[in-house]
Amino acid sequence: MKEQAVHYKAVFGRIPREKRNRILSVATQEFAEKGLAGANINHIAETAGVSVGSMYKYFETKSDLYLEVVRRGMDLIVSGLTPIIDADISLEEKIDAILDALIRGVQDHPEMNRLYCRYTAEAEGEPAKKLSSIMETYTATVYAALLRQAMDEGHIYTVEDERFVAFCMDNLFLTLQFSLSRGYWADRMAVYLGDDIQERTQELQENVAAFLKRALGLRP
Amino acid sequence: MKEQAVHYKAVFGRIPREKRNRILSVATQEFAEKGLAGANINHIAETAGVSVGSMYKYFETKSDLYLEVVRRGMDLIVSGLTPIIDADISLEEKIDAILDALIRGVQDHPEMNRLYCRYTAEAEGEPAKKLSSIMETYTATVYAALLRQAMDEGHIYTVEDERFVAFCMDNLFLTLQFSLSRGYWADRMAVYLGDDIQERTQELQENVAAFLKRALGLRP
Amino acid sequence: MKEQAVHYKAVFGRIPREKRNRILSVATQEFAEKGLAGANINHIAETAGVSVGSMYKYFETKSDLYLEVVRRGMDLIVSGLTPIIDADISLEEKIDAILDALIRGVQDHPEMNRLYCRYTAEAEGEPAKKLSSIMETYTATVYAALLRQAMDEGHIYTVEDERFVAFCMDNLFLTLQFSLSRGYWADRMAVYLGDDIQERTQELQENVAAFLKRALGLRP
Amino acid sequence: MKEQAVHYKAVFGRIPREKRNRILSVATQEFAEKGLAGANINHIAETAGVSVGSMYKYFETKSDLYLEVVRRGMDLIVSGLTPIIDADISLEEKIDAILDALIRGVQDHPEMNRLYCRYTAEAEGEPAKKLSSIMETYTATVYAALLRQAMDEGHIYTVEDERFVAFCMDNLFLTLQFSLSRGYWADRMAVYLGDDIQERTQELQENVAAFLKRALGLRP
DNA sequence: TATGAATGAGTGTTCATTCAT
DNA sequence: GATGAATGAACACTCATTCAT
Repeated sequence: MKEQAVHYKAVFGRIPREKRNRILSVATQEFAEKGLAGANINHIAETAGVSVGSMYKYFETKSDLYLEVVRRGMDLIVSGLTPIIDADISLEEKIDAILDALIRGVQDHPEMNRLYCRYTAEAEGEPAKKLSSIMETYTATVYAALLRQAMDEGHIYTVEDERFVAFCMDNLFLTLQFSLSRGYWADRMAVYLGDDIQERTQELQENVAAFLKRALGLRP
Repeated sequence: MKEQAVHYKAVFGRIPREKRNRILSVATQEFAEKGLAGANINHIAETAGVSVGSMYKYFETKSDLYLEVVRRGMDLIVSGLTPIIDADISLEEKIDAILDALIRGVQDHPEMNRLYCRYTAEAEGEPAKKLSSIMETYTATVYAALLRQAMDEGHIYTVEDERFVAFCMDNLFLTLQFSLSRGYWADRMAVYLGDDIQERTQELQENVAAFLKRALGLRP
Repeated sequence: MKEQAVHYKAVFGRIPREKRNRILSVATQEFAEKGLAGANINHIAETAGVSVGSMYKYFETKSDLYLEVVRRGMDLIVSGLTPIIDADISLEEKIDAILDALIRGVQDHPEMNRLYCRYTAEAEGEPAKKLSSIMETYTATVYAALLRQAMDEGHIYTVEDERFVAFCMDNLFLTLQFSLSRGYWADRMAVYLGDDIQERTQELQENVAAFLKRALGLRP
Repeated sequence: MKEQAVHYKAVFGRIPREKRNRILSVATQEFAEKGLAGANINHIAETAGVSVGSMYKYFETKSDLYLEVVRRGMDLIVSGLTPIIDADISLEEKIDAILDALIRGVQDHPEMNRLYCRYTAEAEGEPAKKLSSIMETYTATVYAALLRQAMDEGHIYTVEDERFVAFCMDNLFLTLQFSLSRGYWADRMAVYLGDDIQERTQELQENVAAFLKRALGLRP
């Protein structure tokens, strides 16, 4: 993954880590709940116990704060993925590990997940587009490479262009991730799988894994 | 699908169809681009060539206009799906037809699609939640029924709970739909499949269909 | 009392009495509750079961409706007073009768009373000033005449200019009237005389009468 | 008089006294002239040379500004009354002093007086009721006490419940106060006492005092 | 004459951003 | 560097009034 430009001013990099995290955490919360347009920077400042003036010393605009916060979320996801991808285990094990990580990620950082979901819908037209594909460029590449290798080694039957397969696989990951938040995606999943599905993540994970493995043509 | 309550006042039902469509179309555009919080009802009114006062004679609040416009979009999607579901063709043919309809739908009503995408991210907390699952209740039911029948008739190998399979299948449909818009989802797809992917819908459709059919264990 | 110009258009005089009363009654209610600025003519029309268009056929402006409604209220009060003033009874009896009429008036037409109270505070600057002194010109004249006569006949000791006495007397009447409504005046009276004072009108009347009679120097 | 909660935000307490007074003065003017519903906060801000944004930093809502301004007026009246009530002079002298203070008060702060008048009519239903009886609780108590003492000491003949007497006395004060403003009350007084009555306050005061003292049974 | 849809100026309130201290 | 008061454009929503039918 190529290094991504940050969206804060130099000063922000110099303030105490604790304060920095407090600000970003509050902002994540607010943006996740209200979206870019609906969020209130004065409210974020107040909740984080920082003056508005300072906020504008740290970030050029509200959009920049938004971008920074989304970028952090993506970084977090990617950094959770990297060790799994690089591990010396089979594709099947990797898939299970990715699903594991994904579900745990949602449980550990629910607001980041909701923010990410927001972002995917808002990125259009908003000054946010810049961020697109930070993460995707990574996943697209490594997923495709994983699959290519598995094909070459004969672990999966699939014969088509591995990039399409990678795309579909990530689609399943992403929708699972979003469905584990609150809001529309969660409601929708509840319609499919029952109101208590959020408490049956084990079962959910197994079924998605089975579906995916069949689609990949993974030899059992 | 149970009949859904509308979100407009009686007067709106009595104005010329042409005017009604103009308003809804402009509103769809605005909401798709800016979201609920970012949209400007005065601007919608002006663009649609209607006075603000009239807008508020037609809709109680901005939210109601939003809801109505989303509801229309969902209706449209569902009504495109119904004949396919009910047709006397094989599951495999239905899947192809659904993908066909979905891709055509996006091309015919790009803004509705983008609005739907927005809505799935905003529905949380916003007064919009009410709408959730209009459509999903339909698709969840019929997809599961389709799969159940195909299993019973031995057309597909799959043995798990058909609701999980239906959920994954719809996830693939939904992500494909969103990816065919502009914005984040489109950019992301371009990272996976190349910048020209929007012009290679045929290839895209075939690959997704292949992935899905394998996942279902559809006998060729 | 000189004939007062009405504030409605000719048409209003020709519609059915029942409809006319309905409109005026609803308007009285609304103006009493919200004042001139706060009242909503569309709301009045709707509640009265009349179209807005018609309202503007009947009255030039909202102000005119307000004025008309206030004028009616004043007429009502004056017409309740006239027979008492003209009756062939002593001053003392007249005072008792006036207090009687006043209290009964408030009980029979509470909204009119509240409207009148509103009007006395709003009449300034508002286009309402025109009405001032319809009633006062009447009461000022007759009260002064009553007192003059009583003085001349030796029923009361008072020696000052009877007009000041009439003024003070009417002040007591007016404040009693307003205090028998809801709102500030009523709350204020409750502070003075207890929360249940509205149910002890007999006692209230007697005490005010006693106070007044002493002020007049009425021989017992 | 128990301490009354203020209706402004903390910031308002910190701005320069000059600015604070300017805002309150302009607001008093506007509310006195237009009432709560008719007043325009943007206009108040502009006239006071303050931004709208600031106004809303100082006061939560328009209603709060209104309440604060009324509260100030009441405070002012009460604080003018206190030294008179507490003075070591006879009841008769107190009455004269109160009338003096009242007339001077109206002349010094005409808008406050008009505002108070407005308030007594609007307090109903409006979110203003909370304020009712700040002042009345004070006057009701002290007037009654004054009269009680005068009765006990044999300075006045009156034998009824002193609270009714206090009520009637305050009614005379209040109506005199309102009549010395412009608007309906003033017009009404002019009808009783002549168009030049506002310039004959001496005469007015004497006559009202005489009326009142007779009503109290004050021994000359 | 009655209707009620249409208008659009106006108003309370919010909030991103600036800047003096 | 930090603060937080100040700004004013913007926006949701209202309502007196008009006018075509």
